[in-house]
Amino acid sequence: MGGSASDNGSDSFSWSSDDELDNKKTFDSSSAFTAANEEAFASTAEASSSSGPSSALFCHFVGAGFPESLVAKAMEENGSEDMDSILNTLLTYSALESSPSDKQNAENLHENEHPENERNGDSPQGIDAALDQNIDTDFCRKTDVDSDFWSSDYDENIADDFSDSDSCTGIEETSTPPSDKDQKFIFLADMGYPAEEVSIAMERCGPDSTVEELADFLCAAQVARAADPYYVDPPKPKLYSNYAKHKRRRMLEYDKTKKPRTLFEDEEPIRLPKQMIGFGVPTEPCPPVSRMLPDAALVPPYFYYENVALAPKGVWDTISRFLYDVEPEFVDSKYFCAAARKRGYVHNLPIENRSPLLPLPPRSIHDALPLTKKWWPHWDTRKKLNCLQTAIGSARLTERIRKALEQWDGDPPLHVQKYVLDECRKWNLVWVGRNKVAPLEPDEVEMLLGFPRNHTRGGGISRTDRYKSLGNSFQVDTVAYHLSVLKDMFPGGIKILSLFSGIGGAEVALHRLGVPLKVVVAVEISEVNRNILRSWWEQTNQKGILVDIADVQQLTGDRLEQLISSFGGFDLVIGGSPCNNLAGSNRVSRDGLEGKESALFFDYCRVLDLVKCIMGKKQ
DNA sequence: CAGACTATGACTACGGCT
DNA sequence: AGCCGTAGTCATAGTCTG
Repeated sequence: MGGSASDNGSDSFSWSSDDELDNKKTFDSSSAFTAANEEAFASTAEASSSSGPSSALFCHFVGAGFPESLVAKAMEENGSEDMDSILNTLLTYSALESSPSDKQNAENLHENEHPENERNGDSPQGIDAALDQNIDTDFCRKTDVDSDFWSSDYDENIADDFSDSDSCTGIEETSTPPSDKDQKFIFLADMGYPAEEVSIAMERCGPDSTVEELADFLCAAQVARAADPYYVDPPKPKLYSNYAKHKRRRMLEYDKTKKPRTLFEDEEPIRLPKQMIGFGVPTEPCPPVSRMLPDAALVPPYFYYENVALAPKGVWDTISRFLYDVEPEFVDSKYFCAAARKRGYVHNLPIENRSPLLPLPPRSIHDALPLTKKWWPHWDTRKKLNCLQTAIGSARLTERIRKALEQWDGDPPLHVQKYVLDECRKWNLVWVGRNKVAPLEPDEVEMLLGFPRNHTRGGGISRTDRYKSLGNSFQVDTVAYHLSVLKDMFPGGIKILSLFSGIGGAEVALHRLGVPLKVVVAVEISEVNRNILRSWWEQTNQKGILVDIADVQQLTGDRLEQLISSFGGFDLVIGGSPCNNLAGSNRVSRDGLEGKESALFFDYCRVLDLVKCIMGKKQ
């Protein structure tokens, strides 16, 4: 990193649009990745990874927070492929380092690598300073540990190590060995996390969760809360493994080499702009804008992240900090279509020479839904719809409105107008008859969001699910405007990793822009949505390869390495993580970024980091 | 049992006012 | 600055129904 920033700005770093893929077009382009293809795939990756020391393994350990020098040493001692032994060695080093009584031993171990730390060794700050030395500007260091890295196969080994530390913390040993769950609990408690939080984490993450996943959850939850200026910071963990220490540091302060960003000093929080036009929209006069991307963002691939703009306080600060301190671009889709959709986008795409999808979609209700014009009362002054959500107004409500209006021959009195208008705004009701309002039909929502008609129709999909899938989707014209800069960059086609792809808003946007979809790896939990995307893919006669993956947790380092190796990397990592726990409409579980679904944001970061790391190593 | 239907506020931001 | 009213928000859980 670093050096690729050019003088004139920011966004002109060079990207290799390699065509490696053309040489290995042995994949069935029209159908899903078959089992046979999967096998071929695996063997290809296996061959590549066995050709030398596992760079991914090195990356994983470094990403987990272990110093490069230690990882190299451990790999040298144990062989570059024996993950168990390497891990044990590293954990031993870490335990020595984090235990004050054994600190001297740890220093001795590190003496050769970090002689400059010798003088700092006697104070707690010395340990911090020593750890600080382990955080340099190498991007790979900042990579999250891969989730399968501590898979259940490794849990036993880790637990073995932990049982040693148990005795140090004074926890009574019993004749029966503690269960796996208890061991995890004890280890995390020993790291300093409050027992209550550990319990919650174990409940949320499930009984099969690994220690790494639990630590991830706890770190994320603490940081998300710490980002809330009104939140009182809980007692800090007394001890950290190297991994947790590093991870926490990253969460608190992503890049020490740049402008210092700590959560506890007076810093201007991200504020939503009054006019949500981001770096410009095609339909409004915009002052010329330029931006300087942080160095960490000037590394391939391009990334594009989206979520609701009106998230709880502090959420966008956290999102921005995790995405290399890139400033979010807040845009309301009301500048692109007839419905509002206030969203934040964090991306490292150029912002010059954008172009909108043509023809420009209708931007008023009357133009978008001309049949409503006949019935629209003059006192309903709405020109735009509010945000299209996942739920619709009830029939009972529209009936109440009809009855309220029928009592009056001419215009209803003001208080009735206000009642009706409030409900119409809240539920996006439109006029479909005399005194008759109704929620939008699914196909109208499709049109407003920029999808082809019937995009979500048929194939065993219920009407309720159509609303839900559409409500959770991109506004295609808005996203396409931002992605339009890719058109000239990838005339031969683009290779994208689409996380939380939903009904394929990103894919539809690129397709409508005329960017050939050479490779799409789409990760989407909902089978209904995967079917919608695949159906669209086949109907539009796509020539590229579509791989669908159900769960982002399946996107491990190994899997990513396979995919990157086979496809020659990704040009774009795009996705909007779940907003369930951020959206204002949620009255039940608006828990912020640590919420059950919205915490998947950290998986977006994890995957993006891994992609950057793996692609960086392969160059 | 899947799908349709319904009731269920809190949290922000902002403008006007004192 | 503080108060108050207005406005908007990629939703969830329980119930009903065929």
